[in-house]
Amino acid sequence: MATQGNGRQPKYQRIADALRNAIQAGEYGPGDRLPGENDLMATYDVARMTARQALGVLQTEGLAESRKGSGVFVRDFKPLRRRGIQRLSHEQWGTGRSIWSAETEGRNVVVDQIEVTEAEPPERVAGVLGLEAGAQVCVRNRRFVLDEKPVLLATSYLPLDLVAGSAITQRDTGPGGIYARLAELGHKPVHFREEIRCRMPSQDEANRLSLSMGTPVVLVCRTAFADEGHPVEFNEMTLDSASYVLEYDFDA
Amino acid sequence: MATQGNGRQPKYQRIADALRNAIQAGEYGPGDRLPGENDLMATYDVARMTARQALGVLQTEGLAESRKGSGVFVRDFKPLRRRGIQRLSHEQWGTGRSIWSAETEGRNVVVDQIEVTEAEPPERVAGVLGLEAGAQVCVRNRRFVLDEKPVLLATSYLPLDLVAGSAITQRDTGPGGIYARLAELGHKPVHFREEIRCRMPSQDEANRLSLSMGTPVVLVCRTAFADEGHPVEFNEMTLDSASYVLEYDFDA
DNA sequence: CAGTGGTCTAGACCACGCA
DNA sequence: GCGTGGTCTAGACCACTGG
Repeated sequence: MATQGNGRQPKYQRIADALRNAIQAGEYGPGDRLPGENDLMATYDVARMTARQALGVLQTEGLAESRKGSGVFVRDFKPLRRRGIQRLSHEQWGTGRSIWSAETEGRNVVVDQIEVTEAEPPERVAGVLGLEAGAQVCVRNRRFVLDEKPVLLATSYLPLDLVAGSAITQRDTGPGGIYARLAELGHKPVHFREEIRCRMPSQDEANRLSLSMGTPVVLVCRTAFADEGHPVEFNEMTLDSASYVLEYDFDA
Repeated sequence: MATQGNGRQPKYQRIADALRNAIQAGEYGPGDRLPGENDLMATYDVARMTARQALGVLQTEGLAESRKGSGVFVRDFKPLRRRGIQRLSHEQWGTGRSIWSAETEGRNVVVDQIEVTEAEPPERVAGVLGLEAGAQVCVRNRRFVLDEKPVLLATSYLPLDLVAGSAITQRDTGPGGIYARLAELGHKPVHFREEIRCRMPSQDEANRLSLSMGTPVVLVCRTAFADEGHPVEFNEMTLDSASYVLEYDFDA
């Protein structure tokens, strides 16, 4: 009496498919409530766990999110556009503007959970920055919250012998941010490399970004180089993939 | 007697945490078999479903993958490096080399499931390409398989009035690929825009890329522009996020 | 064939949200 | 307080893998 009684695929998949189609067909729009476990049990004549599994599929796919005590809802997707190349042009930070200002025009940005420490860097960071064993770095950790929603975690590593005593080691780095300060110190960033990965979040990342199930994160690892290819900053960012589209514009 | 008997968090989370820590500590390396459902039931004195949930967490996180009838195994992560900007320089396709050749040096690449059709494009594509209603496009659909593992799905859209009759409408586009042919037709691509998103795969994408649970996909949408900003190609790519690192190098 | 994960049932108690 | 999802148990049969 168990298992796939009728069709080929598992019951929970058939139910998930039906719901997915209904969503794609527009029967349920962003923010709408989907039929709950009890509805599905009745409609499809299955056990609670099977209905749960079906709803779980949609959450894992990132199409829906559950709210405890309330229901399962169709998710929305309205990302920020992050222009990878233009945003790092001199004109941005050279004039005291934040790199963020272009993409957050008229929205409520809060920088949160700022932590500035000095420590020995992890090995991969030391490697990228070309540091010798035992060298210290300034570690700047922070979270960006946009309209109440955390969207980005960032950790910057800067060689301490370059930045010690500057505003970079303070919580507030002043107008134009880190890059303006580096320029004043004679280490103006002239070249950048960004590496992009994507994976599911760790527990900690999911918490700090308030991610619902089925939301991957994008990792952007940026290395900033000063003249003659000296790396001066390594920045590891963790982005909520539902909040971002990355854009790179370049010539052939 | 049910629910979180001892600690604060759910049992399955505690079990998952223990396994995750063991993996991170190196007790289980890539490819190693994890304790199975039966082991966990005995070790932690829980029901089968609870052990399953714990293993499910690790799979959703992309740390482990299950093989039916065999066990649950620690996943590996050895991505390809895709240099977004250099790979599209003239030198690549201008000399008849494939854009792929740089990143697949000495490996076994197969292009698979090639489909070339002519059709009206989806609205978003027509918009990007600046086409009028009713205009047709050449649609090139294909899959790239690297060392037996499918890693990339790509769908290119090209305005049919630009490419009709050329090798672009054939399965084999000849040396240098689409871009070399476009150049011959007087529509040499000189500028590119790539947009990057990340989300969980659809059922179909998961199948075509043989993705295991908990593996997101990266979407790369590239628009190629000829002189004076005319868009000549829109290419939607779906990448296995476990197979790729994207890299963008640029000056300030 | 024995062991594995995959699916499923039919119960149960809990914490949370909202009216 | 009632309905929601979240967790859990103790069974069961299936399909697949591997020796």
